[in-house]
Amino acid sequence: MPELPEVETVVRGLQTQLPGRSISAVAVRWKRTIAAPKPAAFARRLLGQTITSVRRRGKWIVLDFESGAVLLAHLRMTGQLILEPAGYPEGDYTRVVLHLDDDRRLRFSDMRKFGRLILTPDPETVLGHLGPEPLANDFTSQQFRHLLAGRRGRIKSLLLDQSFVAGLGNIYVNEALWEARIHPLRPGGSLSVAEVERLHTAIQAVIRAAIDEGGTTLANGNFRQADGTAGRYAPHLQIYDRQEEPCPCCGAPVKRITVGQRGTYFCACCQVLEE
DNA sequence: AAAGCACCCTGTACGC
DNA sequence: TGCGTACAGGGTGCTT
Repeated sequence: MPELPEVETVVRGLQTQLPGRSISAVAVRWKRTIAAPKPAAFARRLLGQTITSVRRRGKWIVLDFESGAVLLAHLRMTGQLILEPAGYPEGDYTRVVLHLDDDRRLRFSDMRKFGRLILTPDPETVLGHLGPEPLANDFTSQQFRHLLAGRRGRIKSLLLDQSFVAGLGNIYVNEALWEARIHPLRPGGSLSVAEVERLHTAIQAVIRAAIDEGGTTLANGNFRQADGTAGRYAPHLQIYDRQEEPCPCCGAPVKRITVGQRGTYFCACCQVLEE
C-alpha cells in the first residue's frame, strides 16, 4: 500500500527522468481512473505539455507542467507509476499510458482501480486540505502536541487522517505507535509531552528508514518503484502483519484488533492502555 | 468532533 | 476441482 515513503521513492525515481520531457500521446484504458477533467479533455490538454518538475505532497505525486497545469496522481492501494522504454512489454492492469517525446512511457498500472489521476490548473483545491508533512522542518514535536491537544479521537485514527498529518498509512502508523510504545486506542489528547515526543520521533524515524530502503513491497508485490523494482523495507517491519508472532521487544505475541475498520497490530505488553 | 458504514475493486484465502 | 464468500485497504461521502 503506497504511503509517504513509497510515494517519495516513486517521485525520486521520476525526478531525474521526467523534467524537460513532453507528452506525445495519451491512452486511457480505464476511464474512471481519470477523476477530472473528463477523459477526452484530460488527454487533449496533456498533449504537448512539457514537464518541469516532479514532487510529492502527502501521498500525492505532483507533476508540474510548463503551462502551469498540474497532474496529480494518487496510487491508493495498488497503483504504480512506472517509466518504461519504448517497446517494453506492457504489464497487466494498465489504466493510463502517457507517451513521452523520447519514446518512453509513463504507465499507470492499478489492479484494483482505486487510483486516481487529476489534471488541474489549481492543485490546492486537492492538496490544500492536507495536514502537515511529517518530515517538514516546521513539523516539530511542539506543533504535533498542539495538533493533538483536545483531540478525543483514537491516536491511530488521527494519524491515518490525511487532514491531520499527511502521508501516513496503515503500515507506518502501526510501526510508529509500536516504536513509541503507545497503544493505538489512546485518545490523541491524552498523550503526555514525553509520549508526543516519542511518537514524533518514531514517525520521522520509521518514515526516513523506509525511504532509505526504497519503501515497502509486501508479499503481494503491490508496490513498485518508478523503475519497476521492489522496495526493501518489508523485512524491517516490526509489527505490521505479524499477528501472533513474538514482539521484537518483549516476546509477547503480537495482537491484532480492528480500529476504524483497519487492521491494527500492537503489543499488549509494550503498548499499554493506561489510565 | 468522532465513529460507523457503504462504496469503489479484485486477488487471495478459506469453507464446503 | 470448484464454487461462494469474506477480507484486505485509502479515501470520500453520508449518517448517527
